[in-house]
Amino acid sequence: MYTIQDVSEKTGLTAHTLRYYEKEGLLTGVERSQGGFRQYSDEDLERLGLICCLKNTGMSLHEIARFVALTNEGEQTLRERVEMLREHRESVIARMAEMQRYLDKVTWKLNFFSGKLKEYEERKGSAS
Amino acid sequence: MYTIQDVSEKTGLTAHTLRYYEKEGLLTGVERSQGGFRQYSDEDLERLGLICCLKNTGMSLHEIARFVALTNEGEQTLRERVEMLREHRESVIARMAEMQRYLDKVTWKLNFFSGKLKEYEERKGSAS
DNA sequence: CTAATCCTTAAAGTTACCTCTAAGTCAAGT
DNA sequence: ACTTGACTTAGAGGTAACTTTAAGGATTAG
Repeated sequence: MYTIQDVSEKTGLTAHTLRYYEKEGLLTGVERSQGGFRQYSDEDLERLGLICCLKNTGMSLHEIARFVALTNEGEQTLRERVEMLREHRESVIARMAEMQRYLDKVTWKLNFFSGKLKEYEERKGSAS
Repeated sequence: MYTIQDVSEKTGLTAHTLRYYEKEGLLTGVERSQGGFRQYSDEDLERLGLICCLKNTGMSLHEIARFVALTNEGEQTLRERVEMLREHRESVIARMAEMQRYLDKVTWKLNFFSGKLKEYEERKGSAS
């Protein structure tokens, strides 16, 4: 069992953010102590791992909340969840391919400017 | 020479956004007709291409504006600009690698849920 | 000539994702 | 016991990158 601070340190999310995620329906059903303190289990951490994973690949919190809600409805939503993940995966792959094309252009520009810089410095060097 | 609408269609940015970018110092020095209408040249389009490229790889408009300002200062800022591009390129590469790791996890989860789905459907199929 | 397009400023609104504050109470670890 | 950390609600504040609105006037292409 972990306190909110433990989880904050493990994940890099602030305690504020963790409560916020809970409020938004991202990480649901976290246990509480008698006093009302959140007690995160390893299973919670794993679920949070998937949440972060989806978030970091660009899924909106809203969509993640939808995925979580489906999960909470049980087995009969498996098909829909698989479909969501599949689509998300495709979109990530597409985005990465696009990114690669942009990166190639940045690289090209960088080389271009590097060439100009070299030329400029030689010009300056020989002039001194 | 292109009107703002032409450029909007070519780039997918709205005319509003183009004016906004100009105001923010991203695309500077666009020619005007006697009447004050913007007249974009091919060179403007090329500069805009680089701007979009940087933006689409995650550089903030603020940083792009800084890059553009340096460009406008001329050759003596070449070193700094090359440095900016180099750093940006590194960060994009790092982000893509991170993304790939997250994507692998999504793929893993997808396979896991696919398996569960298959099992579930067989169970349901045999029960009917 | 006329319809469609463009110009301006200034500011308010939007979406996403937090981030922080306040005020007051309560719990846990040493 | 005491200090540190956790709890609540509710709402304000913040940033990035737009997006829209309004109002009125000027320009341009056919």
